[in-house]
Amino acid sequence: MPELPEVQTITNDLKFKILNKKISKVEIRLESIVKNETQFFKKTLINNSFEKIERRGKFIILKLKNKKEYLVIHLRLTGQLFYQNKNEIIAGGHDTGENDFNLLNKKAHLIIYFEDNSKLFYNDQRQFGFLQIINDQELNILKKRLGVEPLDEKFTLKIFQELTKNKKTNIKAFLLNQENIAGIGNIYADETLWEAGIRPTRNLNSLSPENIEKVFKSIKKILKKAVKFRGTTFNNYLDTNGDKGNFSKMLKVYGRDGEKCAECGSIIVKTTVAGRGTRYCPKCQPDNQKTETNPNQGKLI
DNA sequence: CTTCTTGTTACTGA
DNA sequence: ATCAGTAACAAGAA
Repeated sequence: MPELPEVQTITNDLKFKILNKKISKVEIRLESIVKNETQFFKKTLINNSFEKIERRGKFIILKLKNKKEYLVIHLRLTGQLFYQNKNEIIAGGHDTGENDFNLLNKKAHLIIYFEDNSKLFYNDQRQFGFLQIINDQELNILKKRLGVEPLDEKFTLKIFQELTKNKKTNIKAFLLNQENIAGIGNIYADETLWEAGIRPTRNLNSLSPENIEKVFKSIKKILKKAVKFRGTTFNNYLDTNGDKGNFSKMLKVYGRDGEKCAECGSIIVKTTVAGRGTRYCPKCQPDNQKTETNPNQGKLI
């Protein structure tokens, strides 16, 4: 599941791979993943180039040079972007033993060709992701609907305290809501709350100021670390080179239900919170506010 | 075969 | 206004 660290990794890589390269051709094989009318989409891109690439929440925003328009990409659950420079072999699909490029070419739902013969492939197993050309106004609406950027310096403890004040939802649902903080998904919500020693079911109004501060610090710490390790590959995620994210090895609870907690050896539990599969350590993430029983408290790994 | 999974939105009911 | 819960979307894995 591409979340902030994965989308950031892709964005960073695209910056030095496709920036300012002239687009020569756009091939759409699955029309449903393009939100615009096909001809408009192609016409806007061809002979144009991307002059700025940024991430906002889980969106990749590519600013077009010739017009005041933007290509926005959301990968949702299983969207993948692969870049191929001329005829180089892409890493993904090692295990198949097949020619990786042929495989990619076969599976791609959309291909952007650049004038220097490099290509950008979009592939989406579940087909929930999308690409869309939008204008300035629509971009502003999109950005306004998203909450604060968690790795931005402007996201301070004070802002977090205000955000969480007077809210009655549980902490996990709060973290997943993109209108509060943009970019956290199921993996990093669970990992953040383990790091903070807070059970995902805890209601915001039951958290002490110390709890709030711990969650705040954990958000920054986990996301920064995950970006550094180029994201998490759990099922499907691969970067633009076709390589896996290395944060997978650092996961403490996500996908580790039934295994031992790295901190205390208790068995990691899986439940449903906010309609999502949720893993936590029953001992390190206690059910109540007695944080002094939490071995993680005050400690950052 | 059915059920589950996942991000996001839309909708319902409290 | 707020919040919880659920259906919908698609397709593969269990």
